[in-house]
Amino acid sequence: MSIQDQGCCPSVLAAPLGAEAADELAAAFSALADPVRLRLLSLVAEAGEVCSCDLQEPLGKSQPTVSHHTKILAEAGLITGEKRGRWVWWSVVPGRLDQLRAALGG
Amino acid sequence: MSIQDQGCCPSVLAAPLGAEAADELAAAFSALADPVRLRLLSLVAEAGEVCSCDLQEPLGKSQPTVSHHTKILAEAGLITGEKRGRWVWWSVVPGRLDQLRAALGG
DNA sequence: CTGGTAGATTGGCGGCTGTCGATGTATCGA
DNA sequence: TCGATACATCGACAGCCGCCAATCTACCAG
Repeated sequence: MSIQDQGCCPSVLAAPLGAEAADELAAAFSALADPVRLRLLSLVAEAGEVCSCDLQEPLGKSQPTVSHHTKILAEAGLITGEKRGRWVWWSVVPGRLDQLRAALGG
Repeated sequence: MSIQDQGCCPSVLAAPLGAEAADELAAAFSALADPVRLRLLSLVAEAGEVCSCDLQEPLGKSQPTVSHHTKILAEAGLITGEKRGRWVWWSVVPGRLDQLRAALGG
């Protein structure tokens, strides 16, 4: 309805969607626009916590590729990594997916 | 193209997400992974029905570019176009966005 | 200190994507 | 029939993306 809505909850159903909000949403959806990242996200979501070494095999990708995808998901705010010793433990960021769900009209 | 032969509701939160479902979802999110398409979608959603000619100016893109984006959104099942005379009227496909929302953990 | 392991970074390759000008196709008014 | 309009398609360009081998950094065990 009004321009103010874009401050809080930019929604695809509220026009005109500001260029700024559109850029940010597009960046978030770009992180989800890859089958490997979606499967990676599902693995992290189900396990609660996973280290990168346990992602490599189920994804069937090389170590640099897995690292590349975890980085993109982390930069999109979808997962977060905590380093413990030699391992990085990944977990989903609570609320971030809900945020994107809301942008689709929830 | 069978969209959801995957049973009911492939979700990012249910691992392991099948390769097939991951491809399908990634394709859908790819359609949303562009700021121009998000703004286009918001314009269609608010207006209920818009012809391509009325999208060109608010988007600030050329006619071929607008046509390109409407095609991608249509192929993703997000909008549908009906030709009336010289014009094509676009409207959002009801339920498709809800389907994607559900995939994010609704 | 040395060797081994987890993960990030770099560099390069092939393919995909957004963009627009030019052109093709369908429709309508005169 | 002729010209104008709305839209799709084509061709080409620049930029981005996914991928892996090689390399670098950080950490731990002995």
